[in-house]
Amino acid sequence: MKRPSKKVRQKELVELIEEQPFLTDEELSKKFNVSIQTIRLDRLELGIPELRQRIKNVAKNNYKKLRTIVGAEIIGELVDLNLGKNGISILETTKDMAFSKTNIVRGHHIFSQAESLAMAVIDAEVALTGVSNIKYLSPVKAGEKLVAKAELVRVRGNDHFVHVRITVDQKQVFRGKFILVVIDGDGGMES
Amino acid sequence: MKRPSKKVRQKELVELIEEQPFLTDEELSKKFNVSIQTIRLDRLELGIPELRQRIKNVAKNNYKKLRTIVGAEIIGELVDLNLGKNGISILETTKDMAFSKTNIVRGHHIFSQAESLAMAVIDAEVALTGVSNIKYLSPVKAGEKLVAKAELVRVRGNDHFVHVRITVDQKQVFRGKFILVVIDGDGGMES
DNA sequence: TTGGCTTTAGTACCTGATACTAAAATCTAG
DNA sequence: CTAGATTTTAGTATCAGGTACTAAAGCCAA
Repeated sequence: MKRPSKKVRQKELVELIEEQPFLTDEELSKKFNVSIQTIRLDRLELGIPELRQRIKNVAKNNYKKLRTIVGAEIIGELVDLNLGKNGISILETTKDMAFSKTNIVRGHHIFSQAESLAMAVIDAEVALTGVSNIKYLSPVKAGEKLVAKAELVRVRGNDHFVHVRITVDQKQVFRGKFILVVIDGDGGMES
Repeated sequence: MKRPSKKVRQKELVELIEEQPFLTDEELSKKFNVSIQTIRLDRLELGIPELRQRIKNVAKNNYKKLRTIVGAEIIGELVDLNLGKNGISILETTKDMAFSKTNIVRGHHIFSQAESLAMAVIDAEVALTGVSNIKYLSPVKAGEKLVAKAELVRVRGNDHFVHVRITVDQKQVFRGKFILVVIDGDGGMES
C-alpha cells in the first residue's frame, strides 16, 4: 500500500472517526498503515479527542437527544406561552428527521411539534388528543426552522379546540385543528 | 454517617448506577462511605460492569435507539406488507413514550406509527402526507402493544388515500385517513 | 548537501479498572 | 465473653488506551 499525503490522510481520518467513533488509535494506525504516533499527532493537530472521550460524547449527546426527542414534554423549544390562550414553539429540523433522498422532513416530526404545543396550551394537567384534522401545505427541507403558533379557540366541557399553524420564513407549511380532551382525575368538574 | 447493611447498600448501588451510570468506583465509594474494594466486590457480585463498559453501553444503546426513533423509515416493526395494497406494523410502547403521571402514551407516537406505515404501503420512492383526519378513540397505556393496519383505498393521480386502524388487543384505539402525495421527480405521470 | 517537514521510536506517567492475597474489623451464635 | 464466619479494608501486580515529552530517522526539494 502506497501512503498518500498527510493532508489526504488527515481528511480521511476525520471522516472515518465521524463514521466510526469507536476505533482505537491502534486500529486507526493499521487502517492508514502508519504508526500509532502519527495517528496521535494527527488527532492532536485536528483536535480529535481520544477514544474514551469520544465514546463519552456519543453517550452523553445521544442520551440528551433521546430525552428531548422521545421523553420531552414538548417537541421543539417553547418560546412563548399563555396558558389557556396561545403559545409559540420553534423546532430546528435536522437531516436525521428527513428522507435522505429528498431531504424532506418526515411529516410526523411536524405533527409532533404541533400536537405537543397544542397540549401545552391547554390549562390542565393532562390532555389527550381526541381528533385532529391536519394538512401539510408545503414540504419542509431539513435545516429549516419551524415556527408553530397554537391558539385555543373554543372549550366545550372537557373538549378543547386548538388551531395550530406552522410557518417557515413566514410561509405556512402546516395547519392543524386539534380537539384535545382533558382527562378528569375526579371524574367531575373542578371549582 | 452510619453504614447500613450490605444488602441495603447493594440495592441502592444498583439503583444509583441505573440513574447515574457515569460514576467511577471512587465516587461510588464516597457516596456509600465504604472503600473502593467494597464497591468492586459489590459490582462483581451484582454483575455490574465497570464504568467504561457502562458508558459504552449507554453510547451504543442510545445510538441504536436514536436511529430507530428519529431516523427510521418506519416507526414500529413492519410485520407484513403488500406494496400498493396494505401493511401491518407493531409498536411496543414504553414508559418513555408516555406522560409519567398518567402513563398514557403521547399521541404523536401513535400518529407516527400510523403515518409511517401509510407511507410504506404506497408503491413509490417518496411520499409526503398532504392531509390527514385522525381520531384517537381510547387512551393507550405504556407497555401496550399497538398493532397498526393500513390499507390503500384509492388512488387519484398523485394522491393516495390510505386508511389506518390501530388496535390494542383487538380493541381499536386509533383511526386515521391519510392522503399521501407522491412526489414526482419527473414532474409528470409515469408509464 | 542542507534545511524542513513528516514519521517513527521510546520512556514516564495517568485513570479506572481487574485479579489476587492478606489482614483487620464487625457481627453472631453458643 | 469468645470463637468462627462474614464483611470490609489494604496493598500489589497488571492491563488498556491513552498524554506528554524527547530524540532520532526518513524523505523531499531547492
